[in-house]
Amino acid sequence: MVTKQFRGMAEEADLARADSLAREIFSDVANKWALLIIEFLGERTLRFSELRDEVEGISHKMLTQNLRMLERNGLVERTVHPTVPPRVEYTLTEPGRALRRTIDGMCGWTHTYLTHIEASRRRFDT
Amino acid sequence: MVTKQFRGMAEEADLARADSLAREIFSDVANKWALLIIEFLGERTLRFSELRDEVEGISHKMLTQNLRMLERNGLVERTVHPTVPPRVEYTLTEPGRALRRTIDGMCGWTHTYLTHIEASRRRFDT
DNA sequence: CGGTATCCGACCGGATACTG
DNA sequence: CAGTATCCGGTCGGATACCG
Repeated sequence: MVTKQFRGMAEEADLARADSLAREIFSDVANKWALLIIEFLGERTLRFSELRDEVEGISHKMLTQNLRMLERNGLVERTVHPTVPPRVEYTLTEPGRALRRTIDGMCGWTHTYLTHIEASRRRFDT
Repeated sequence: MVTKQFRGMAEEADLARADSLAREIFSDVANKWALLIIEFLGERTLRFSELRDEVEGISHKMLTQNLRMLERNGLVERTVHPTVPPRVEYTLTEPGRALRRTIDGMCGWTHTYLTHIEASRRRFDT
């Protein structure tokens, strides 16, 4: 690669690392359940069970798994109230809210093109 | 449900159908490969093999599967040139380009918070 | 070159049961 | 109530082979 001569190998290695990291983050986030959780969480603070009721169809397991992943990436904050029974609340962090704005766009897109897509499907399924 | 009295059952059924359709579309689109394909396709027209080189890591099978799905939903247009060897090109439709704008947002988000997320991960993994 | 079909291992994801 | 662990069927997804 020609650019290597001008860029230096250390810098190039950094760019490669950043790229693979970006792909990794993208793969974490770009899945149905994660996006739905972030969307429904919104500006609110919800308990585990409330969140499960909101994101209908999600199982206990998938909810915990995705919440851990989102917490690890710093998109949601998890606060445990040491009471009996335990009370655990989830809120979007600033990065989480920033991501949510783009997900809002996707949801808006879905509704805008709803009938358009439905028609396209019918045409295709013949 | 109280609202049923004021709304009429037909209209309510319509809303329920629209909602489940929206979720279905969202589930189609909100997956790693579909989003990456749309993002890399961009404003260009690419052949099958070019697209596979762009979206690195995707297999032959996943690419065809997702392209069919996107075509069915009317997000990409597929044009076959009847030559030997065959030449098949893919372009985003208007709805596809509209969706891409929101995906651009997600990609931008990823790069903006890259180091932030990396740090959060290190904190969590201890 | 682009698409379909088949095989098969891997992991996703639901159900259930058990802890603090 | 929230979380973890285990089980296990179903689907995902890669590899390969073959057709137009």
